[in-house]
Amino acid sequence: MAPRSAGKNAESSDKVGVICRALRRAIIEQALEPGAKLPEDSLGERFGVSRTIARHALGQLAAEGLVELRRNRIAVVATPSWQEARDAFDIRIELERLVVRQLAGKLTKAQVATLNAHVDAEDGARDGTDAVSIRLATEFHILLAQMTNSPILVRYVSEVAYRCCLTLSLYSRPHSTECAINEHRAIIAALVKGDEAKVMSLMHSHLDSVANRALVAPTPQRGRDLLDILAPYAEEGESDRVVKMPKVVRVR
Amino acid sequence: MAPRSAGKNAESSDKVGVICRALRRAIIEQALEPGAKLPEDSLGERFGVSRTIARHALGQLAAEGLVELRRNRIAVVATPSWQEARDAFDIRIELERLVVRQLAGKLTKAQVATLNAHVDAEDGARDGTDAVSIRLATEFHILLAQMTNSPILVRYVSEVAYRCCLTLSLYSRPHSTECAINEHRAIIAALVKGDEAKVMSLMHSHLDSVANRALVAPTPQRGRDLLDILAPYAEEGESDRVVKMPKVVRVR
DNA sequence: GGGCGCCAAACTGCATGCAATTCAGGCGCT
DNA sequence: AGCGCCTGAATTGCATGCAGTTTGGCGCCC
Repeated sequence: MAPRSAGKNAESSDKVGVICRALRRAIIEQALEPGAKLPEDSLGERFGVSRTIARHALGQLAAEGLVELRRNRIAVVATPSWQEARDAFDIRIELERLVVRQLAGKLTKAQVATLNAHVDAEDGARDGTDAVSIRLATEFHILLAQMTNSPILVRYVSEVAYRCCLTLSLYSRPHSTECAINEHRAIIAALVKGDEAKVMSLMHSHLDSVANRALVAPTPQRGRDLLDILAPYAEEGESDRVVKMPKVVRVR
Repeated sequence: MAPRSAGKNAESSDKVGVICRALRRAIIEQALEPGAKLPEDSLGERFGVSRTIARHALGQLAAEGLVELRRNRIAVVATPSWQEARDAFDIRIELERLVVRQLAGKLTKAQVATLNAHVDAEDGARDGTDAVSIRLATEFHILLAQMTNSPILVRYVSEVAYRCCLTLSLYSRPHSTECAINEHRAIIAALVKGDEAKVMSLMHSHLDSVANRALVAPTPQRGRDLLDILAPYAEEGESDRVVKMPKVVRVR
């Protein structure tokens, strides 16, 4: 078996886990945009399994809030409302404050090295695609959570961080991840120094600024219902301006 | 339909949702103790569905951490370690502080009435079984979370509260829910008064005391591995003292 | 008598098949 | 042309069947 991180949680089974991880990654890298359709058949075919398994994977992802499941309808990548996004960030802030509080001054040398290596990787990926930067930034936070050795905390932080990613792809502008990297470095430094209060406030403001960079206005760019998307076009009734429904990305 | 919180999340489908709710309730009322076996067949038969559905339900519950799924083995009700229990309570405190912070001074009259009614119900159930008291106490917290209108927060608070219930059935002594009721009343009062700081500290100490009442010692009564259970018997090698393995509760 | 190994029963892992529902596009009507 | 109905294709909901794994109990051997 490959040295998968496996974990001992639900999606460990095997095939289901593989599909979950793949989809999760595709979603947070925005290869699958919110609203993208995820038919069981295509998924199953793509991963070489039956619908049963694909279905199960979709169920798991739905439980994490990454996928929306409507009865008798094709599953789609979740499209959080602006309010839900805000809520997610609020929760995330509390959870991650808990993480760094537990971690302050308790990191081993190896852990610090791992963290630094990760931030270096983030740095290196700066001229790659946005998608990768976002994923790496998110994974930094998950990495931190893992160091608490609290499976529950890891799970919640991961989930909520993924959700925030989803949000980012909906409501944020072209993006600027640069400052985030410096903030990550600052957090590591404060953790090493063991200044609990400092690191908590750093994490708080870090996440707060990420949220604010993302959730600038309650009027999304591509967000929510297509009513919003079409609003700007509502005045100019040019018929050839009508966009052909982009036939959202199929998974196969 | 009962005024269930239903929500728009995963287990809405129907049958799967029914099974999830039933099992969840059975678990938190300790009708199913940690470690109890949950064979797909029996579940399916009991609820009049096929294994496919039962399986799916188990998957959902596993994602919530109430059920443990091991490959090729019968699913069992989760048995959180003492450390996991501690972690769960830590997370719960943060989340619920968030809840009451959002709620302070913002409750409608109707909501206050609902809360009071619930606490009255708790009061009325004091001479019922412990199981019911525990469930009601937990539901009070979930009720609060629901009033935030944040589905994500509701989900997380519910999950972690259920987990804590599970813990209680493992590590706590015969129990005393009495004081909890008064603390609930105090929280409502502070919420109405709108004293944010006060209500947050009340909630904090409330949960803290619940946790401490439950997680007294790192040496559980019936908890964890049976190694711990058998430790006291290790010295007296009386053969007729050997307890017949209690053949954990089957679901049918 | 106690421990070890084997075998049948129990159970899970997964695919497939069928019924029910939704979806898309074409046809007729206005 | 525009609008709505209607029908077939696509898709989900669910049960069942088969293969592989685990379980636990019986008999055998020590």
